[in-house]
Amino acid sequence: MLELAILGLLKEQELHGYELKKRLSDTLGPFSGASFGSLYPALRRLETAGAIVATEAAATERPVPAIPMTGSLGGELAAFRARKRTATRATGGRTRKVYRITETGERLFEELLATESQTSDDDRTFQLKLAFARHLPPDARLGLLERRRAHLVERLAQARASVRSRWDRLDNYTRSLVEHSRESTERDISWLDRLIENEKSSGAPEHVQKESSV
Amino acid sequence: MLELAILGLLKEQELHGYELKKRLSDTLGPFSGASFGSLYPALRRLETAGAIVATEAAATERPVPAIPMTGSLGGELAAFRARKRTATRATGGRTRKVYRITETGERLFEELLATESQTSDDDRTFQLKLAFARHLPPDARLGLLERRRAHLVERLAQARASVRSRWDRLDNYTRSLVEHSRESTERDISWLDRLIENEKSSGAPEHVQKESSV
DNA sequence: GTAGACATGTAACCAGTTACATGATTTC
DNA sequence: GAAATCATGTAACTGGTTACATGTCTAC
Repeated sequence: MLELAILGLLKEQELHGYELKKRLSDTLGPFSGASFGSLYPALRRLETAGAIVATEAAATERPVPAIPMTGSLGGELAAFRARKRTATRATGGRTRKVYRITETGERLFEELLATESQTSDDDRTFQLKLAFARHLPPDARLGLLERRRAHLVERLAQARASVRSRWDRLDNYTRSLVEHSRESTERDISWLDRLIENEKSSGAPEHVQKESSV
Repeated sequence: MLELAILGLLKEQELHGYELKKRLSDTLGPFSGASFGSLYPALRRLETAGAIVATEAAATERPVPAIPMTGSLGGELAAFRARKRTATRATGGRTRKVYRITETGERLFEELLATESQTSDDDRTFQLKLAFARHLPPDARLGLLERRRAHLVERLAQARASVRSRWDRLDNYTRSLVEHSRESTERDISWLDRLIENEKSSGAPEHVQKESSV
């Protein structure tokens, strides 16, 4: 799962571990918690698997992650200084290892993305996969959405069944919880319905959501 | 976490492992996935910790979950054989170990319930705790709700911040996902608000939800 | 006599966590 | 020279998972 996220990010841009961690933390929802302790081993696994290659950071080939020109004095000064010392190495710290995805990695990525993981923490997995859904061929994408929908419908049915039998024995907190969960799941389903419909109606998946209120 | 769930169920009624597993699977949401492979070791841990005690299933103290009596037990031979597995009728299977919560267990339960676990999978933990919230003193209960609310507000703020900076670089799938997540979180917050308000306004927490529409 | 529910348990594994160790570089 | 930030990495642990092993009892 972490592997998938890593490959997805590296697919867009080569990065070193530290930066990768930051991206994971504040871009992808399910990985706010990802830590170095899991990231570096994961990178190593991917490297030995031949999915990615590392190059010892040479400043010249540094992609420069689109620094927003704030126009602030400090920022520009820092940039100037950074350039100044950019002889062999770039900003800060120890030598970095910049990772790049390989052909093997691309294939692994697609495989992971298409795989039907029926692990219990499917929620996070789905979120992650949807975030990379643009890399999937349309039919696989549709499959992903529909499997997810089926999963939620199933969950709803089970919850309803198990609750029906003991509703009267539940305290108010549990009742409220159950009811709220049910509503959430129902909303998730109709959200998926919109996505699915949109997916079906257009070969070009522009403008995924029509609703954009609030 | 599993421990908490087990103690919570045993607090209400003594049960053996197999039954416990079933209850976990179809009563508590977050534990649909709980398996024997995790349950039995957990029971063992709790037992060695003195939080629960096991008694080899004796029929007399069995709560009997509505099983049709086959009535065929009678006679000395049958009684003799029965003695081996259980005093009278152990419906089905191998000898069971019925677990009962101890005083120590009760204390552990309360401690686990009150503990602020800041682990990353807080969602499930919260659900579980809320399901047992009736066992908490009112102030601790309020604390639980308010900590949860703060957590969600924080999450929302972070998401907003991280998205604002790169909204235009997100594809439609990710956008829809982000937007849907945001809405969900907002709904969760206002649900919590209702719970909190209710909690504050009444020492007796009857009728937790006013809304009960479909 | 065998299929299926009941019942308990172990072993190997997995994906992550925290805490720690190390070290370069910048900034005050 | 202390503190902060950047950067990589290891070790011990956690809380589960699946698959397997074993066994009893009921019903067909």
